[in-house]
Amino acid sequence: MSSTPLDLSHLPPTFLLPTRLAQPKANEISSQLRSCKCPLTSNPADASLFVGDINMPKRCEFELRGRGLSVCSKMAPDAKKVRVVKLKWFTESHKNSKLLPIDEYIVFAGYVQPSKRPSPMSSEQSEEQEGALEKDVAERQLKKEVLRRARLDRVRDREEKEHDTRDDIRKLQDMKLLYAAGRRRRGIDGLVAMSEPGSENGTRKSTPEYEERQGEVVSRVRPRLLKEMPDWVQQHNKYSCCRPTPLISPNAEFISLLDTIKLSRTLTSDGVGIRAYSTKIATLQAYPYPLVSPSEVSLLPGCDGKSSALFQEYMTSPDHSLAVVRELEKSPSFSALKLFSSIWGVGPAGAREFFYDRGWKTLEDVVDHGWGQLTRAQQIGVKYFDEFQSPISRNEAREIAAVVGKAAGKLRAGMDYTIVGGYRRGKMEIHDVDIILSHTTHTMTTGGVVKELVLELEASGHITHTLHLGRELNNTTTINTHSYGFDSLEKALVVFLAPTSGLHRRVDIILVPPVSVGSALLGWTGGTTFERDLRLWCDKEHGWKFTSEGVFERITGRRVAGIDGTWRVGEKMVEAERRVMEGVGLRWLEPCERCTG
DNA sequence: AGGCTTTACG
DNA sequence: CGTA
DNA sequence: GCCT
Repeated sequence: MSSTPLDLSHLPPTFLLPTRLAQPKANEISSQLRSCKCPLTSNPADASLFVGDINMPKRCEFELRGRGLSVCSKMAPDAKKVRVVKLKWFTESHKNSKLLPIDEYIVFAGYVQPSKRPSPMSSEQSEEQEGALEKDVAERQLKKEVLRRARLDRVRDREEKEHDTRDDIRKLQDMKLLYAAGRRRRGIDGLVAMSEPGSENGTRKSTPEYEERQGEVVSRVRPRLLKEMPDWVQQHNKYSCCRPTPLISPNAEFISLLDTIKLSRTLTSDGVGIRAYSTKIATLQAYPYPLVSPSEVSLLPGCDGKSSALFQEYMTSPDHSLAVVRELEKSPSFSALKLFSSIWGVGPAGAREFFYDRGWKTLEDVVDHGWGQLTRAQQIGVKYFDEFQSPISRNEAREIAAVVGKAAGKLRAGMDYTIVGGYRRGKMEIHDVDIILSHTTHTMTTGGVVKELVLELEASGHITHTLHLGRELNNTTTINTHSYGFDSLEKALVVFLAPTSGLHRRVDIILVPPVSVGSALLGWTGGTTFERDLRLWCDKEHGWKFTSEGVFERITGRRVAGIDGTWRVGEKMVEAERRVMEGVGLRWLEPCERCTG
């Protein structure tokens, strides 16, 4: 195996970090290092190079501090430079008997103050640490906390569930009935299902229901008449905020193909393409009948030549697919960009950089070759990649929100919350939990409540990371005369350790003053295209600016008189939302009717 | 031909 | 740039 | 890519 043994005698004093190594393994590596003439030391204070099975700079700091070294990233007068290299550097080098470039395996570089007192664990560890010890403490606290609150939580949970059943589920079932009615008109699904059994030769030149004529497939069922279509089709109203858009669609299969195309536009940062596909997807999602013909598609707002051509291809292709989508799905670049951009903190530009500039193809590549260059948020995104991908059930969302709500209630009596986002739209699985907190008394929402809340939940072990803490609400801001600026709502983006599943979850906590509750609910429930069109509608129809803080006149910047989204005592938050929606001239749409994607 | 939601914060 |  |  060792043809030309490695020579590590040129290394500075080196310390082997035993982290994550079983004792026999540690001994084995230690002896291998020695046989390569590596100047090993048993005293970390003497070392300036550390070898360890560690991939995260933060973790390096923690390990070094745990050995009595006060680490900092900045150069100091008589500080000693230290580096931590991945164990992989040595094991790979040793395996191949060839010294790999150490610089590519450095996971941490910093400076160490000559320590006065080698305390085994400095008590001052401000940043979050990933150490096993701290984790134990956190978990123990967590268990205690969970037990202590179990009873109260059940009460709130039951309330939430009742609410869930009453509003969301009932509504969803109504939608299903609507579609059952629509399906009776027989769309493409029924037709093709009928034509398939028996047509062995595959080349489906003609079926009882379709025939090809001058390059256009024509349905033999009576085409749906315009006057039989929803009013928003007849009026060619393109605003998705003006019509109900349910979660389920009879055209889901076709929509999902368009979704893939939209994703490809997103990954190339093609703003126009994104816009176009978002619009047509929202339209199709709102259309309650199974599409039958391309000409039917082109009647829909936001759908024209391209849309109907795609539908034609979809409809006539033997397996109901699209060539562009097939190409995308077998494309290595598409797969890689899709993977990378699904990391929290990595967008299209970052994904392209990873793939095209750095040549990475897998998450492994990112961890092994680029960890040190990731932003803090991206490191968290990678670290919890699997957990953030795994879907959050409605129960788990309620459970998380209950913990947050309870803690908020302890800080400010009377604080209440609503889960918004995909949860509120009725999705069965979501990828983060958005929580709006508010109080009917304005002053109860000011003074840095979110920061307090986050500290509290960190202390209880529920929040493990804080990705963003928005600035606190200005309690001098006058409610009626000033435009509130913009996204002035106080919010926190955190990583939350969910009690039951034990998984790390992305949670957004938004603190809203009562005057903004209506608009905040409307603004944070989504979906994305609904929000886009809502803003467009307010602007084009009234010259108003819609924000989560309220509705303002573009010219004066003042709150629009007559739209009162204030949450009042004795009222449900949703009533404030209803006033805003109707105030801007839109008919009320339930949250589960805003599933525009 | 020009427009397409919005913008502070890290 | 990426996020809400 | 679709609308005005």
